[in-house]
Amino acid sequence: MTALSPSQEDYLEIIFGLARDHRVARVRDIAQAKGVRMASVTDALRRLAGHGLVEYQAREFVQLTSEGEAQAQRIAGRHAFLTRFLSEILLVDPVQAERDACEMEHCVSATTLERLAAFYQFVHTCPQSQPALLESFARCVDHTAGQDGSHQDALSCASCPASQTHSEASHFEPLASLAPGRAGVVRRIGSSGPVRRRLLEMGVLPGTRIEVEGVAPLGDPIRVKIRGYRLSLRREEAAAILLDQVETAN
Amino acid sequence: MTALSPSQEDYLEIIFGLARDHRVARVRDIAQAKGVRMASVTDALRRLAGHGLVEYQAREFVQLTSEGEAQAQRIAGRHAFLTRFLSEILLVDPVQAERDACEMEHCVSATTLERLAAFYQFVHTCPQSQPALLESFARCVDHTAGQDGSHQDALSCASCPASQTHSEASHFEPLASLAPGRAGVVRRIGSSGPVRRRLLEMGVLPGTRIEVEGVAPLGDPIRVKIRGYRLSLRREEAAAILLDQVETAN
DNA sequence: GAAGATAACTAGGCGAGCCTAATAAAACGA
DNA sequence: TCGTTTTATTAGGCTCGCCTAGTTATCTTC
Repeated sequence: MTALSPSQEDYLEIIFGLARDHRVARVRDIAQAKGVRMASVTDALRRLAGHGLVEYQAREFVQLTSEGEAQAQRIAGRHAFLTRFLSEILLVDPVQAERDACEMEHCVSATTLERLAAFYQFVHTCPQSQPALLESFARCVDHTAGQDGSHQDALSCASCPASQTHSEASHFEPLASLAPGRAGVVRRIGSSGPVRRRLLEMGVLPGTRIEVEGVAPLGDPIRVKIRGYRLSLRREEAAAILLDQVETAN
Repeated sequence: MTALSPSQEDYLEIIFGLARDHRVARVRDIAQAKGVRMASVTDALRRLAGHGLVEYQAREFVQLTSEGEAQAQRIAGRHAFLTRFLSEILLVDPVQAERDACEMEHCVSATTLERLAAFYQFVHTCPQSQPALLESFARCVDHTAGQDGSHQDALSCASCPASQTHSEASHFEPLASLAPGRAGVVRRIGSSGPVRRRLLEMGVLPGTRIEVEGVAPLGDPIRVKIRGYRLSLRREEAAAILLDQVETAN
């Protein structure tokens, strides 16, 4: 029994949903839901039938076998749960959450899914952490969700009560203030909009070790090394990268 | 510029890593890292060259173009971050975290990644929630990580201080005690081992609405409906499913 | 019940991504 | 230097998953 491909899992899920809502799953509807031509659906059904997941004969009703139904249910469950997790916990907007869940459902392992479920449940179950946690995270992110397409600062955490009361931020040192040869671990990106976006895209993510290699005379292009890769940062960018565990590089 | 396929992204990432560690990337090593034959690597390099991501001529050194390097760095960053997230926050074991990150890096959208980064950072930044949060979650899960292969109860949260001090658990009603026609939302699965596992596999995940359709005379097979799908649960299983928002089904 | 519309299938093609087997080029060892 | 081993490429084949174009079956409607 080979593992199902993402595409096949999608077909199963779609057939499952259609069978539930419309009693039967028509080739045309499957094609529409999957965004492919009907000919492709015919192909796919034949393959699925080969795996014993659907009952299929040309021009007959498509029906999931019990094995197929179990698989479909499993996938639909993952899908629904991931959507919830993304939108309720991470506050990703519903449309995007839906899209992402649709991809992630095919690749998250059972154990990771289990941990996510545990975490979701933990957040909803522990009265102590729950309100504090979700609310303050929501405040962080809310204030992020710019109406325009550009992503605002999800990381400045300006309205996070905790990071204001305790001014622990003083532990963090901006990359820009490091002398060549020193290194640290990225903890926050204290910036917003395009700068932040560019940094994330370059792989400058929290938890990554970064090392200053050299600083140009006027302090503007700063050469850093991250994950063995050399990067040139502008001063503005380097100032936004807040490090802790600052050390002297070997 | 077409989006890269997962496989191509993997190649880029591997080449990037090899070039960093060994100065050059040999076909043999790429093949070994990807777990494919050398002939497949040759194919892939040609395709990547076609996309302008590597400099490739037969029997010459493989080198990433600057575009290729940027992409590789982006992917490696995702990979490293997801690994951290899974292992540090969700406490997935490192080997599994590594494997999952390797899949997820290809499918998580930029915005979801950003939220994950924000969350990671939030947890590490807010002194108020941080110790309480991570520690109590860790306690929940720790106690889960049975040495044997079987997954123990990550959800019972037995040692979560909060759920003990406030006995809020009384809000939750076990599915087993619901009369036919009633419904609720799964909040916890208060069980462990195979039962829990089986429930998760059937798609009974936190946040899902579940409805009791019928109960057999002796109360043993309980027929429920979940996401439009009918399921037969044993009493033991139904007792483990804790619901809130109990309502009368329409 | 014949005409036209809709739905579904067949045939054939294409690229990605893998494979095996055979061959060519490089590197190495005596 | 010459043979052997290692490394890489070519040639050719396979499946998956998609496509278009053409055909057939089914449904509708008068």
